Amino acid sequence: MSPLNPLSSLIPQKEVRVRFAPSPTGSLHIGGVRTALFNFAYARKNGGKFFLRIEDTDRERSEKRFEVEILESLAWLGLTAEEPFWRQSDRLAKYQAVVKTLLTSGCAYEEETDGRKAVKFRMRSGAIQFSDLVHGTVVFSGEELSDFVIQKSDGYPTYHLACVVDDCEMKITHVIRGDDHLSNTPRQIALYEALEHSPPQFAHLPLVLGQDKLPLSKRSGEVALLYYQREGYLPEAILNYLALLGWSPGENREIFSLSEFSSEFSFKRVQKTSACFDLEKLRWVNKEHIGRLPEDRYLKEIKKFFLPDSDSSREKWRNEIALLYRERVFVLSDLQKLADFFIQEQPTFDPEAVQKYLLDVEVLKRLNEWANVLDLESDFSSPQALETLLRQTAEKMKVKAADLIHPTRVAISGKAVTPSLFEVMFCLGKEMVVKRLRYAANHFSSKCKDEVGG
RNA sequence: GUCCCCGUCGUCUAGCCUGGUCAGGACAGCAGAUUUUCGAUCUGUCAGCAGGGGUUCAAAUCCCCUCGGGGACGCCA
Repeated sequence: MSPLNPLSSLIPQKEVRVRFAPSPTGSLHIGGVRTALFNFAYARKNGGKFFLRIEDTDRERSEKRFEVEILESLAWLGLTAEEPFWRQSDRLAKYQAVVKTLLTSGCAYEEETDGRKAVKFRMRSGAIQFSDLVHGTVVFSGEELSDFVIQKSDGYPTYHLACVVDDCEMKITHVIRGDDHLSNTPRQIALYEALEHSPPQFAHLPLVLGQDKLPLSKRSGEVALLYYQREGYLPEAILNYLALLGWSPGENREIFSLSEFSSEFSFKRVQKTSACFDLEKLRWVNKEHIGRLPEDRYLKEIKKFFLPDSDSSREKWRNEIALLYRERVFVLSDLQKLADFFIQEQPTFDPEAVQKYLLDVEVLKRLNEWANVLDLESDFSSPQALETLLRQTAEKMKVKAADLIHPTRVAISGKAVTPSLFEVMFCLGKEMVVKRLRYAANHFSSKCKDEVGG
C-alpha cells in the first residue's frame, strides 16, 4: 500500500474501453464522425482501447455497402479501431440466449400483436439514477417508462438489447454517444440490472445541428463525410473542426492535431449545449491546415484534385501552379476552379471582368502591342524580368502599369482575380501568353461599344 | 401531453464548479491598409450573458419561476 496514496492500491485501474457503434443504414455523417472522434480521443488519452461495432439489427435498412463505406471513412480519418470489429448480425445466437434467460427469470415476456410475437422487457419501477460525465447526475423514474421490445418477431434483437449485451461482453467501460440517447439510458440501465452486470460510465455529447439549427438531416446541407472528402477537406481539418464543436482547449487556440486533441481531451471541457455546424468556419480551419502542411504533402494531396493523371513531364509545372495558389486554396478542389485557365485551351472569360477591363479599343490596341513586345524580345526567365518589362512597356505607352496589368490578367486568365500576374505569366509560358493576348485583342474589338455614340 | 436535457455576440466558444479582471478569443460581417487585382494578406471595428425574481456589499457565475430550443416515449438505432 502506497503511503502517498492509499486509495490507488485499493481501486484497481480498469482499462478504458470505448466503442463507436454506427448502424450501416446510410453514409457516415459528420455527427457520427464527431462521436467516433471523442471516443477515440478518450481511449487515447487514457491508454485504452477503441472498438468499432456495426449495429445492423435493422434488416430492412442495413446495407453492406454502408458498412464498407464506414470502414473506409474511419480509415481515411485515421480513427483506427481495434481489429477485428464487431458486427451484431453475427451474434444473433448470443442475443437469443440472453432473451431466453430474461424470459426464464421473469424479466421479460412474450407478447403477440397482429399475429407477430415479440419479446418485451418488463420495466422496473422506482428511481433510476446515473452519473453522466457531461451532464452530472440524471434521475429518471421507472414508472414513467413503459415496457419495451427487446426481440423482434423476426428473431432479431432491438437496439437496446443488442447494445447492452455487447457492451457487457466487450467490457466497455465508457459509453460515449450523442445526447439523443440520454433518455434511452434508464432503459438500458434496467437491462444491465436484469443481466446482473454493472453499467458502464455514460457520457452524452451535445448534438451537432445543421446550419438551420435543426438536427442533422438530408435537408440541413451536406451531412455525409464523403462529400467533404471529395470537396478536398483534409481529415485533420475535419477532425479539428469537429473537436471544436463541443470542446475547447480552454485557451485561445483553435488549430490542433488529432494527437494534441487526444492528449488534452477531457469531459470537463465538453459543452452541454448542442452546436451548429458552420461551413464557413470549417473552410477556414481547412485552410489553416493546408497552410501547415509540409510542401510535399500539400503537393501530394492537391494532385488528387488538379491534373491527377498528368505525366511526369508536367509534374513540375503542376507543382509550380499548385504552390502559386497555396494560400488561396480553402478546400483542395478550389484549385481546379481558380487555375482552370492553365489547363484549358482558351480561358473562360468572366463577363464582369471583361466588361471592366477589356471592352475598350485603346486597351485592346495596347494589348496587341504588348503581345508583340513579348513575342519579339521578352525574357521569360523569371517573374521579375516580366514585371520589369511590363513596367517599361507601360511607360513607353504613357499609361500606368495598372492599366496594362489588369487587361493582361483578364486576357490570359479570363478572371479579374489571380495570384501575382507575373507569376501567372511565368507559369503560363511565353507562347500561351502571346497567343491569348492576341486572341483577346482581336476577339473583343468587335464587342467594343463605339463611345462616340453611333 | 408526460419525462429528461439545454440556454454567453449571427455561429463556435473562454469565463460558471471555487461570485468581485471594461464578459476574452475565433469564424462570418463591416471599415481601412497594401495598389498587381482579391475570395489572398495585415490592421481596426460592430455584436452577447433568454426574461423575471431572489441570496449577497457584489451574480454570466448560487437558488427559484417563466419563456424558448432539443431529445425520448417505434418490432429505427
